[in-house]
Order: sequence, then C-alpha cells, then structure tokens
Amino acid sequence: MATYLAERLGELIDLSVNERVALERLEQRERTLRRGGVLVREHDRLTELYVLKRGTMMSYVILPDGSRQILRFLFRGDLIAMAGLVYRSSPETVIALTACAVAPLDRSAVADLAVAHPRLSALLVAVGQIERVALTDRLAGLGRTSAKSRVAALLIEIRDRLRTLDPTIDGAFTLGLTQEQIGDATGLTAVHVNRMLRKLEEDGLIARDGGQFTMIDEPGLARTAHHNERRSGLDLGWLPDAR
Amino acid sequence: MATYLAERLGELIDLSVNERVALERLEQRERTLRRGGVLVREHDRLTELYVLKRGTMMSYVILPDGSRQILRFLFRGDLIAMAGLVYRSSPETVIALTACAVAPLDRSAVADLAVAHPRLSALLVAVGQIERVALTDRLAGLGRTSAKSRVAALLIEIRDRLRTLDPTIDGAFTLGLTQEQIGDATGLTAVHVNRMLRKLEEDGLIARDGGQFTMIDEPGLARTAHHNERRSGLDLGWLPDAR
DNA sequence: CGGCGATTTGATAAATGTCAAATCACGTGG
DNA sequence: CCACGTGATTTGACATTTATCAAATCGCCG
Repeated sequence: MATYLAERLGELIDLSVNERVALERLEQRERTLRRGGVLVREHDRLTELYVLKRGTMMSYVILPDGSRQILRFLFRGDLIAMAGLVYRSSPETVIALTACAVAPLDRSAVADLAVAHPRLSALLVAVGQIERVALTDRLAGLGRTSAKSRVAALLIEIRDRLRTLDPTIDGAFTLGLTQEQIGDATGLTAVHVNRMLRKLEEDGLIARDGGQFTMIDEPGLARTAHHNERRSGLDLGWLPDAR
Repeated sequence: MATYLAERLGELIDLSVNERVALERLEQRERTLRRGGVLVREHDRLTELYVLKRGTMMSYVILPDGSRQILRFLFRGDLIAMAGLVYRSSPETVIALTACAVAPLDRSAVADLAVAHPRLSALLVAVGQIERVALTDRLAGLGRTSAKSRVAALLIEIRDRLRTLDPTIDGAFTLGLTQEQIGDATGLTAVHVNRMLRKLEEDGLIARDGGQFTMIDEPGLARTAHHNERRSGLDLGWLPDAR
C-alpha cells in the first residue's frame, strides 16, 4: 500500500512502525478530481483536511479587482486546507492542475494523532516551519527582486519539488503551467512572463520546447533567482521519542 | 507573575491550570536587548527559541544586492526563531525595534510539551496556520496590490496587533517605524512610501502628526488595503482535551 | 479544416524607483 | 538656552520597470 504522508514525513525522520500505521489510517478514504476540479473554494466552510495522493494542485486567492495571486503549488504528500484547523471558512481556493486524488480526513484525526503520537504532532509543528520559511522566501522575492529573478525562482522551485517526487528528473522537466499561471504566482502579467522567459533563454540559462524546460546553466539560474538552498540544513534531532 | 505565552494562547482557547503551569515554566529565563540589538542573525547557528516578553522586534532578510525585506513585526507573546525547530542556521535576522525582553527556551522544551500536553502541541500546529495565512495575505498584497494598498494594509495590521495588546488603542496610535522600514516591509522605497502616506492623508483616510497616526475613515482604509478580517472566523473546537 | 486557448511581439502608458536637495525634529555638548 | 549635527521626512525632476492594449502566430484537438 502506498503511504503518502508517511513517505513525506519519512524524508524528515525515521518513522516507527506504530507511527506508519497511524499515518496510513488517515489516508484510507479517497476522492478524485479531474483537471480543473475545485477541491475547496475561498470563503466556503471548511470541514475536512486533505492529503494529496496523486496529481498536482494549486491554491490561490482572488483580489477585489479580479486579479489572482497563486499562493502555493501542491504535490504528492502535501497537506491541503490545513487552515481548516483554525478558520471556519477557507482563506484560499484549491484546484487541480492535473487529474488528482486526495484523502479527506477529519480535524479530529489531527487531535487523535497529537494524543497518540506526540512526536508526529511535534513534527507537524516543524513541517509548518518549513512551509513558513518557504513563504518568507517567496515574500522576499515578490517584495525585493526583479521580474526575471522571480520567474527563475519559480522554475527552480518547481523543478526541485518535482525532483523530490521523481529523482530521475534532472535539468529537464515539464513545468505544467501556462505563462498566465506563472504570472499569477510571481505577481507579473503573462506578457511580461513571456519576455522574461525569453530573456532567461537569451542569457543561456534555460532552453525551452513547448512546456518542456531544460536548465542549461543551473548555477547561473540559481544566482539570478537569488535561490536559497534550504533542504540541506535540516535538523530535527530535538523531537521526542517515537511511540 | 506575567505569563506571556499563556496570555497569547489563552486568547484562542481556555487553558487548564496544568497547561498554564507548563507554559509559565518555559518563560523562566530572561534576556534583555536594547533598541537596535540583534537577537538572531541570518545564517547564524540557532540553538534556542524565544518568547517575546516586552517590546517590539522585527525580522528581515538581506538580498544579495543589499536590499532588505522585512518579514514580520513581533509583539509581546510572539514566538521567535521557531525556524530553529527545523533549520540549523537562521533564515532571518531578528532585531529589537524598542528595548525588549525575551525568554530563551530550548528546542527540547517543545518536545517535552508535545509529550506532556498534546493539546498545546496541537495548538502550536494551529498557531502555525494562523501565521501561514497572515503570510499568504501579505504575499497577495505584494504580488497583486498597489503601493497605496500595501501601505494602508501595513497600517491596519500594526494597529490591530497593537490593539490586541492594549485594548485602549483605537484609531490613533504610534506606528514606531521609519518610512524606510515601512518600505522594506511593503516592497517599496522610502520615497514612495512618503508619497503614499500623503495620498492616504489627502484621501481623508488617515491623519498624521510625527509618528502618530489617526485613522479618519477606517472602513475606507480597510477597503483600499483590501483588508481581510481573520480574527473573527476562528474555530478550535477540534482540539483534544486538556491535561 | 476550423477553432480556441496559449504564446509571441510591438507600441504605448502607468506605476514605481532613483537621485538630489531642502526641510524638519530632536538630542547633545557648549 | 542655543547651536549644531544627524537621521528622518518631504519634494521635484527624471529614469526604469512593468503593465496595458492590440494583433499576429502557434499548437493542438475535434
């Protein structure tokens, strides 16, 4: 049986058998969405959380003038709609970029997990911090870097996430986003995204063929993106013992 | 005895006596900083977390070109350097905007708390979500709103945070930031911040006198800021029982 | 072959940044 | 009490980045 949460958390620490069983139990149910399907709509009442089992999704908000800000791209093993742990209604819309399957789980399952498996609960606090730092990296990008940097940063971020799911991916990958979506994630217009992609190409940093991207000069791309490699600096040695 | 964490978390749920005692124990130690003092420097090794007891602080990152992005303003009861739960070195610098006192605590204290008080551990997960949503609100602001909106949003955010600490504060308050700091928080230059403040004044939304701000038309200000009121929509009924 | 969304390109406009200088505010030393 | 020094604010002129609008082209699916 595939175990999505255990796979994700298992990249951070070695899980005990008991912990794996508890995590698997959370993912029993399954709900599928076709491409473009809406899992959660902004302002709708939130009753469940989800684990993404297959496919990729994104979350976004719509501003009063109709413009869209994409907040996050979601991949296998990601927890979705965790804001439901706090807010009655969803602060964001979550839709499927590809055909997807999610496992819905009740908020009470998180409560039960906290009681039965303190280490996993503490690990959820830690995972929250990883995501918080990822958000602050993006915040600094939007606030203080050029359009070119932001587009480069998005390419690197997506490639890195795809690679953790599939280690055979190297410099070449399929982004799976339209230029409008890239713009909504980076705070730019689709037209300007197009120009920046071409500039990255002219700079010899990437090559393009349809939706396929190839990183030609990865260090150079990371430099123009002002990219911070965070993955290597992890330390979870403080966690309590497993049950 | 003042209890900073308990005060903060007590706004979210009713704490049990045992929980209060456990939280108080975390805050025994104290370290003071003068105005401008550095609590944590970006890239430095992180060994402790902190609870802010008195004063206000801010966290920021410096980009390769020397520009600064302020990530967060910190007030009494805020947890600081939580990234230390995950990363060996700090992703951000934290400095005191006023004279401050913090309580340092070990990461192992969080582990102990998770084991002894599952509800508090789950609550920390929830608090992480509150902060995540606050960050996504700012992300959408930086990506998709005008300079005027961003400045207005900052004024509202700071005023609201000051008011939860001191309910006597109404439309009038002391921001305690230079225009350069406002710019570094909103992704603008100090010069442009100045112009936007004047425009907000001309629009009849605010009045200024030195560092003192007064909200003249609060609904109008909230509208131009595209402000989302999140505080009222909380629901933590799913938490496990207290110990 | 037709249609439609996505991409590409050019011309122009709007928002914001940069640079420079004047003014203001306030604490310090004389 | 006053003069000065220093950082913050304010203002104007001009530059740059990015958005907007419009049109052409591309790619793919039915």
